[in-house]
Amino acid sequence: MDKASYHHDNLKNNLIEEGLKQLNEAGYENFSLRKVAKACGVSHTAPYRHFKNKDELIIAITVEAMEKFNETLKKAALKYPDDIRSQIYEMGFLYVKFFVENPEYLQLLFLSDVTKYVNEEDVPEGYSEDPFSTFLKAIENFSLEQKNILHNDNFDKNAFALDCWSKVHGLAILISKKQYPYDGDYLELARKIIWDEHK
Amino acid sequence: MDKASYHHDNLKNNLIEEGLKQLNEAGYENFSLRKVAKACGVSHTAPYRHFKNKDELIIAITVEAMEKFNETLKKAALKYPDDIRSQIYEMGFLYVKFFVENPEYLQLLFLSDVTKYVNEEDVPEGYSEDPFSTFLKAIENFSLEQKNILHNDNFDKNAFALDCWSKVHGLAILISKKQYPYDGDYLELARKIIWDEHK
DNA sequence: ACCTGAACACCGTTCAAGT
DNA sequence: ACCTGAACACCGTTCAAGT
Repeated sequence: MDKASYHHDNLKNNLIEEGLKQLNEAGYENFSLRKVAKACGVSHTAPYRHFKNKDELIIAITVEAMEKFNETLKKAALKYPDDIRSQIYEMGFLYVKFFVENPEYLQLLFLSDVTKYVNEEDVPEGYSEDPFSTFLKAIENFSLEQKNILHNDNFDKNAFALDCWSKVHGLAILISKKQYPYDGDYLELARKIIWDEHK
Repeated sequence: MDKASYHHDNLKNNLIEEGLKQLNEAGYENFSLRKVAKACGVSHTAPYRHFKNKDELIIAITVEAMEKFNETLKKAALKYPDDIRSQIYEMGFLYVKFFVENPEYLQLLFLSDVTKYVNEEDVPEGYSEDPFSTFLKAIENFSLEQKNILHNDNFDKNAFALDCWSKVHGLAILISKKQYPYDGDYLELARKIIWDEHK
């Protein structure tokens, strides 16, 4: 008997990869464990050898997506190594660009069950670094610099961080889901807004 | 035979009301047409007399939610009748407050199928005025005023509108879903950010 | 007109049984 | 150890039949 056909040693990774593919194609609402199993050439109960249930598979896929997103964000520092202000602006732009180019990740990263764990202790295994911490850390560095420049006692770090984050988060969602009616180049508009060239 | 028990003349509205209730309690992902029908004391096929399918019921519920949201936004003008700047800020704050207080509406208003129709021609029946137009119109009025004040040729109406909208949209989602780690009063923080008192 | 019940094709999940 | 197939309790949807 062919070992590969029966034993299927890498099934766990196969399920994650195939699952991500199906999420891209069919969307979150049509995602089915049975379909993923079938696409992997395996019975519909086989996934239960590797995941406790459907949610655990989705979480594993989300962890993958988180890593991709994180890698994207980290490119911002490489582009402007000596300019912390440009770093944070570029990171904001990459944040938006990522979800415009991968709209299916929106649901996955913001609405799946993994997001529930982000600020909790029982983070699932394999969940090391998350992109939101990367982004918040960058904002923190920037806000410290801003505070020195501004010499302003009203400056509120939390408000500043949430302000930055809300803006790119909102941009990412509104543009990615095409909820703002606009004929021009969305990404160009987003860049303008992030770099504050419009007022 | 009791007419009410069999004939159930107001079933359509009953289904919408009960559906909204179940969305609040069980959440979007656990929403089931059969459960709604059962709660209305009717067979699981009865809803098909009034709605083409499950999506159509969700759309009807969404239209209800849209109207509530719209009414909320309109209160901003009443609070500051003579100050267009405060009107738009207050509207932004109410936008955030609405979703912080009704988190289950997030999914409904931004992710259900109705949002697909918002910018299309085949808007479902009963879908009259939408809150996003209300918000955009207010921003438009404000941006015209800003343009006069600023005398700035760089001023970009689209960028300004999307900037405002993204910020409150992002705030609403990050806060409502508790994705920004913060110990204090979220709504107070949101108010500060919207009224630009933090930098 | 309005509602029902059986039926169908799908789900997620469990479990005894096979290799 | 790893996978399967039958079984169960749920779905959404269709349709002939009942009042």
